[in-house]
Amino acid sequence: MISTKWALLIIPLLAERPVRNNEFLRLIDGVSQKMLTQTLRELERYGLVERIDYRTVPPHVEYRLTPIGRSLNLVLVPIDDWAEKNFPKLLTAQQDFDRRQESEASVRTKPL
Amino acid sequence: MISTKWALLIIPLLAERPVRNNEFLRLIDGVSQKMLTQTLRELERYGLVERIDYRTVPPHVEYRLTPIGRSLNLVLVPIDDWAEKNFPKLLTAQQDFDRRQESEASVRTKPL
DNA sequence: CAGCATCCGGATGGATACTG
DNA sequence: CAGTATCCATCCGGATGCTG
Repeated sequence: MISTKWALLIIPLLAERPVRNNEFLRLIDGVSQKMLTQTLRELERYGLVERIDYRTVPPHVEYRLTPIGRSLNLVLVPIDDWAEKNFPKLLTAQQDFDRRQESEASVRTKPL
Repeated sequence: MISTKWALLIIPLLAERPVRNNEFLRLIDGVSQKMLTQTLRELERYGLVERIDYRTVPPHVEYRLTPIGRSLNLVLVPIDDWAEKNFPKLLTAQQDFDRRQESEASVRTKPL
């Protein structure tokens, strides 16, 4: 359920405050309208997010975390912290790994 | 990084003990050899998982968590707990949601 | 046993145009 | 503003066959 590209970005945002459709599009880099709606519907479906339509013109819709959604966010916070803390390590590990792969590739490519 | 279909299933398994390729295939329902290798390589790439090749015949390869991987698992445990605890709620929420969708659909379909 | 290479259908997701 | 609908290229991932 959270093993999806955008859910882990949406939920922490909603933990701060209610967010509107266009705000998401601005705040989450790279998400398309389609994927945003799809993910929000999914989260709504599981009762994690509540969609509030003020039925005004022009439309005003906001999304909030439900109590269950909030309880999920609580266990997600440590992951954010972990990610922030370990990001540099992950990056260098990745670069090292890729460098190793490259050198092996060149061995296979130029066996002379 | 963990927003991928199999990573969240692989890591907790490795937290228990080292696991071999075929064990994964047996223990993780639905994973294919291709996806398993792909995910393991990815985790290895970030330095979360270590691949140990005993260089025997027949081959014996095992995967372990690195210290960083272990620290990640630590923050993942609460998610597992959360999931187990809230699964019933999520399920009924989902069913309710789907039922609501259905009734709305029938309104749109037969407007007489 | 571990895992790579290839093929291939179906799902995914972006772009665009449109609606209330 | 908040979406839906459609089109369509891309990618994902399963199945199969093969290798050391």
